[in-house]
Amino acid sequence: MKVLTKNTDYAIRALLALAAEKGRYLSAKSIAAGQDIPYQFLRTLLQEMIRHNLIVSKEGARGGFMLEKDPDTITVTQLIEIFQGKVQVSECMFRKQICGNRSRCVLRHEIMRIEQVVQSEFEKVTIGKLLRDLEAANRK
Amino acid sequence: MKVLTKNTDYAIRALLALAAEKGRYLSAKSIAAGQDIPYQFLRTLLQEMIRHNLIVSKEGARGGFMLEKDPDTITVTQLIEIFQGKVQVSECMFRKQICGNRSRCVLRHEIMRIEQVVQSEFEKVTIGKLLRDLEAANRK
DNA sequence: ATTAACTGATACTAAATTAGTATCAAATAA
DNA sequence: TTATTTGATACTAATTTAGTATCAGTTAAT
Repeated sequence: MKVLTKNTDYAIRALLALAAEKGRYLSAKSIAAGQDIPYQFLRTLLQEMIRHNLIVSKEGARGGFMLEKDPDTITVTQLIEIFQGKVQVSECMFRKQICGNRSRCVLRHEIMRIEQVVQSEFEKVTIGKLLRDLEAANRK
Repeated sequence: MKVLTKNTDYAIRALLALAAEKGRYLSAKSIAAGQDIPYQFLRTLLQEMIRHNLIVSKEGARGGFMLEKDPDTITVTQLIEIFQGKVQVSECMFRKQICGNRSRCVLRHEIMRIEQVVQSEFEKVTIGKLLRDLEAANRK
């Protein structure tokens, strides 16, 4: 069971790189090289993040990408939602045969509880937090 | 993001059906019909569960499957591991470029923490618990 | 002005995983 | 002896994930 797919993983790493270079434009090329992410793949991820207003870009020579939002407001939950869709335990758990009556389906209840836990755990992890942890580790 | 795939989902439902008919052999056919699971698919899942000693079978006419273990000892975590592999947040998060040094990788730390939380939440959910919840709901 | 270094947009392919089907042999109850 | 059932295994289809390619347009530097 894989919780983070490559695109979410790459997106997090790209955002960390951008957060570390706050205020400067970083090219896709340099991010790809620095983080060891396939260049063209990264480009599609960056565009997706622009669409979600996480980053901005500047075209042309010396262009690149820059973090738009406060790193502390970007959560892993958000990134998972963007690249892997909303967290959902199982659609089919809720169906007739087991639930009998959808409205009183106990599995649904159990499952939504876990879903909440998972989501709130990932919400605690922001790009800002990761960056600080990373810097702290590097200082050692 | 899908946490439970169909096979895990189906397996849980099949186990609930078996747990509800404790001590009797239930045929794959009847489970499939009752739980609305594709018959041949279910058969492969049942065989997998036999291999993991969750259930036993009896061949021939009037044969079928029966729960082997105490329903309270079968956790959703176990089923996820069987049908979706061990919970792992991301393999690649741990790599050189971000971690610098694998042993002090902060992301790894953060991620393993979440992994633990996810796993322990799913461990709380046993077939026994689900069955009791289900029966309680049905009595209403 | 021209060129090199960039992003925007989008379409495409490949690989892996998930979901589901099919077949035939062997066992057992009636 | 036959219908019903599992054991074993191989196969196909659909979907998702991962990655590539292309070309147009923008900008900085020369």
